[in-house]
Amino acid sequence: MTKPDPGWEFYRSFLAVMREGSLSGAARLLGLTQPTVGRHVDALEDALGVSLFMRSQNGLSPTDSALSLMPHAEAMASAAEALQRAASGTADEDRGTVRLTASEIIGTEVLPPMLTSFRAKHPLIEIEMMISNRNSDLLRREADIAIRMAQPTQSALVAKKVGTVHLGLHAHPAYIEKYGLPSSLEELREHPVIGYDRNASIRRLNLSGIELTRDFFSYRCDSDVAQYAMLKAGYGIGVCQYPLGARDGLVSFMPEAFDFPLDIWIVMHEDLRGNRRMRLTFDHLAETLAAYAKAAGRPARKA
Amino acid sequence: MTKPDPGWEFYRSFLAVMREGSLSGAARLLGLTQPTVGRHVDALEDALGVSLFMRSQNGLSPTDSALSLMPHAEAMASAAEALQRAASGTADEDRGTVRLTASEIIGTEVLPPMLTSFRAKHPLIEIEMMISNRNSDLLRREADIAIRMAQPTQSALVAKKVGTVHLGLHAHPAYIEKYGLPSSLEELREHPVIGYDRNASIRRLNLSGIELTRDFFSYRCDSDVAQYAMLKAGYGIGVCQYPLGARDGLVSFMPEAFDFPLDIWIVMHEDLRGNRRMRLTFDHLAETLAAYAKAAGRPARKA
DNA sequence: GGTGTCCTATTCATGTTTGAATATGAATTG
DNA sequence: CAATTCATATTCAAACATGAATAGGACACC
Repeated sequence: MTKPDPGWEFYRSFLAVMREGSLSGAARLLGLTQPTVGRHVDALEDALGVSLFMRSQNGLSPTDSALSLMPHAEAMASAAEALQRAASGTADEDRGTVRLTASEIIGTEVLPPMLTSFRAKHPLIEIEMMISNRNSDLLRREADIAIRMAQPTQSALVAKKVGTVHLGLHAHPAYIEKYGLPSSLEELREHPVIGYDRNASIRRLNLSGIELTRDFFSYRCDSDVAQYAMLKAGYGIGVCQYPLGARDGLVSFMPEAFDFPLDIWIVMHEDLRGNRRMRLTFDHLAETLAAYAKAAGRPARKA
Repeated sequence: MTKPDPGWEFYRSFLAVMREGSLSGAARLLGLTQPTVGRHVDALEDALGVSLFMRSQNGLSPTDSALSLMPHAEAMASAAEALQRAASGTADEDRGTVRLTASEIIGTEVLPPMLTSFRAKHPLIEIEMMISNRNSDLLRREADIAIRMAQPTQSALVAKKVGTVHLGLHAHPAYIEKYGLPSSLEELREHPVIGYDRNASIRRLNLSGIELTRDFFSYRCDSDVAQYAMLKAGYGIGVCQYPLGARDGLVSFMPEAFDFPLDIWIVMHEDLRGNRRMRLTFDHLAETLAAYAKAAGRPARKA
């Protein structure tokens, strides 16, 4: 009660120790020395009146209390990083850092050319990219702008739907040449299908009429890019976004049997609305992603 | 780029200066001295490479940059406070601080007896109460548990619906004795009606068939408790929760003409789920609020 | 079983940060 | 118009936090 608030530096040291598992590691991370970090932890324990770590020879192991404080310390760190990004250019310049988050496929296959053209227009804006599917990233300020495939439900976020992209069955021409294509969902079972391992996304992709479980797939992996790489390698049949398949010369088929629409949303924290480089990035992505979705946004008739 | 990260202490001083508007004020707030805070601000400006304040004789005025950094600094402060609360008792004790947020009416009229009985059971748990209607409070970690009248849309929150309370037309017996009661919505216009001034809540409360605008009310105030006080003073006719009106001896009428249901939700940040005192508070409020809602939850037939 | 590596804890000289005191300017007030 | 009360900026000695060095324990590897 009467104890003074712990200094915020202590929280930073605490977080570093939690992340590294040792005073020495934390010291390396922070550019301090081990005695200093040790003193910070001691002081924090004293100020909070809680024991945070069990000291041992091979590091510090966190107590339950420490574990429960961890998310708050991480929230502070995210906010500190967001503040630094916000300060990386003044609000009205097209200069500074913007941190994005997007899913694997969007981040690795779709965004790169868009960001390249953006950089040509605004060479002083630097981009940070975080691959993640978690929707809470923006609220934790782990990124400035997110590309998501679902409408964000949070208020305090600026969200814009830029279009709809459809998922469909695809295969590589080399595969088709060798093994042919199924003409029905029944026949699909005869082919090697690329899909998820333990990912919850399975449930979302329900083939009309077919119970979709792990053992339906003969190549199982939770990474979307890895799946897509298998698809491009001609391993078998898989699902991908039409514009992507079209771009990479894949052949789509049976659009009437399987079609899964995904809305593309761009989301930004409302605190950043007044910021010029955020706006620029937001608008550029909105524009180019809309073009991407429109390019071959509806199931093509092929094969 | 090559500059080291600014120390988190600097952010704290920055925030204090933003809040107080002067180095001296910030120093008082932080228990430091004016030269120290001044140096912190200088160091932060240097580390971020951004000018934050225009120095003047009667304080510091923030630049646009400083204004844009403010929300992030506040997020850090909220997280720091949440961390301190979390550390105010260990995770498995029924001791420590819990911070609540609720609407005016719930916070002033409904919760007090519930919190009193809670304290009797758990005398070592301290309560902080924040009156607010903003729904983003939990995400900004400005409170641990919120009582809200709408389902929270955010993931990352643990939410429980505890019941439904109905709003209905009420008046004080003294008023009725003097002026009688309307028997139709038409007649209601002849009476002094207590309602909102500029609050957006007006739109939500739409009387069936009656266009509800400011000038429908003859006493206009955006504070719910102030409205309720007028109601209890016999000024006129107003809307309140049935359990509340019943408790305070108000008379409800025309339940068929006006009925507005409100769901009561208890919401908690998921980071706090493992914490015993949070759970205890959550459960106690869930239980007593459910009883409250049930008490006279449906429009009573009276008058 | 010696050797190298990882860790924490302790000591002490050093360098940084701090606050008390003070100068100074600008409003406000009697 | 002098007195008071705000505010920032500057100076300097004292308090403080820091890092280098060191000791000592646990563990893995050869």
